[in-house]
Amino acid sequence: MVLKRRLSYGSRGYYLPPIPDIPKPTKKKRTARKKVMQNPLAAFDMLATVAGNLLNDLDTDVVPVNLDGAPNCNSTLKKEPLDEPLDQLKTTKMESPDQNSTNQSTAGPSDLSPKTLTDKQPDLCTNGYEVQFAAKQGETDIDLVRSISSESSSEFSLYSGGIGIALDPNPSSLETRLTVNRDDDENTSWCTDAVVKKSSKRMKKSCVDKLKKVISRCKKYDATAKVINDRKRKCYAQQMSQKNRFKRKTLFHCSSSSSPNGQVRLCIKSFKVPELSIEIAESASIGTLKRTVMEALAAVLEGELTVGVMLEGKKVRENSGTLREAGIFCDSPLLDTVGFTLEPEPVQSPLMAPHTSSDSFDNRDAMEPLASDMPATPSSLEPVPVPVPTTPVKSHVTDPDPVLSPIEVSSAEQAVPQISQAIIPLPVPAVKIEPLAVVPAVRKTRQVDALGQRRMRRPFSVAEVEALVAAVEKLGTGRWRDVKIRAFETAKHRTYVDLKDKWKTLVHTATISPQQRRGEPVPQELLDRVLAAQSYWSHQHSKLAKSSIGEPGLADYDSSPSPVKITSL
DNA sequence: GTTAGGG
DNA sequence: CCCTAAC
Repeated sequence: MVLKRRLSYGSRGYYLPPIPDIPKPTKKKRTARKKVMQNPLAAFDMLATVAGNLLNDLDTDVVPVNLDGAPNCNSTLKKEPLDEPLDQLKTTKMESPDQNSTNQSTAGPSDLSPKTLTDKQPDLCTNGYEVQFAAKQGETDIDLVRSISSESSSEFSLYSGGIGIALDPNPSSLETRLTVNRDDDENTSWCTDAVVKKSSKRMKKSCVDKLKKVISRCKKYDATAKVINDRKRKCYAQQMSQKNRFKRKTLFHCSSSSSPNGQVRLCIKSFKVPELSIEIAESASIGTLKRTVMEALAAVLEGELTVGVMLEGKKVRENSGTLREAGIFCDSPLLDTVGFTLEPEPVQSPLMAPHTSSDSFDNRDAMEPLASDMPATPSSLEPVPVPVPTTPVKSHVTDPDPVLSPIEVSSAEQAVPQISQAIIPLPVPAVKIEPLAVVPAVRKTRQVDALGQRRMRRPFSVAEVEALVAAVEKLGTGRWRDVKIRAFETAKHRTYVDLKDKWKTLVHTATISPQQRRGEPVPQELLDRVLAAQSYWSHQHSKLAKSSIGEPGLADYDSSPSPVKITSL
């Protein structure tokens, strides 16, 4: 999978394409649609892109990617004469970051083995969750593990297994590798060499879809989205010019395997993502929690991100200085303290838009959720006020400071080792502290809350079936909205899609033998009517299909008639 | 926003 | 029920 990336440069960092463009298959038929796998590693690649950019940024002139010995480094990379010195970087392994004093984290061994990434260990950070990105045997899912240091069961450490990047050229690694490839047409391009093998296709697709959906949904309310996009466009030109240079450097670099000096190798095993704050019902399932986190993550990734470089727990703001000057060089004692962060642009994103809504996620009667009564709106995404370390998970956060710069926040919370193979225990209550986005997670009782927990199963009663059949007999199939209005107007939990689905199952039920039927038995009489109506309307539809005239929906037959009437048509 | 169908 | 292409 090779994705062309836009290497955008911002004065302060790199902009990530929100999500790789996923070409939608042109719509054609409504039937037999084949769901084309749509880049299941989208998120993954996105991060890989960051990594690529990041590495590129370590030195404005040199791409410190040491692919020596990496089997993934195409031989085609050996060309490209070097036109600039690369002495700023030394080849060296990135040791595990030293845990900063401010962070109770325990320095982990500089283990670069794949195992490190595959092990599900909680990543901690004092400010909330730290999501470690890693490819775990192809799983693209968010797993949850309890914090080992937990004092309360409510504390979790999130671990994202699957969305990951690792710059480990180790051929035996299970990690997804970031490699530099070159093809004749596109020259060099970053690509992720997914080592991921047997992965849950469905899972990956699901995650990607979720991300897309979330992003899509977020944008819907994003009043500033356009602005952001425009910015992206603007910097695109820069990207291109930069990209060329980038490529050249990259090529050169790979070819200069004989000149290990002046290079420093940084293995980015994980990125600390901005704090994610979520609210979720205690009764929510773990699966819901996962989805929620995924949403929060997607929301964050959706915005403009820049990579921040941390050194000794402090943010390195200077972009022009060399790595060496900054203290990042082979054998540097500071090497262990290098860290990276993904930071949102200081631009106010929709997710951070100030909002005063409050009780948008209160629990409601699960039995009568009112889909129309509290639709999910951007208001659900609230910024959280600053430092409220003790804020319980479920507490509501309101009136955040919209002006608060994420960057500032980020710098304030220094000392958090960003690149880390060590798993740091999460010492604070799971949530809170300036999240970039608060994702409502109390879906249990919400009927129409996309991405939320699956709706409660509510089998149709015979009475409902009766009403449905009657309505369909009258209105026909294909007018589910009308059916809904006609027979289920007050049944908030029955959407027209539900009715359509129910009809489908009724038809099926009526077709199979009684022994095969399950659930509350539906009177045969009703099933007969179902078949009759189905047959009738099928004919009607086929008729109309031929002579595309007349108003199908307006025709109907008496609901009481025997199947005989149908046959007469 | 609706429909139609596959999952 | 969910998901989503196609309208």
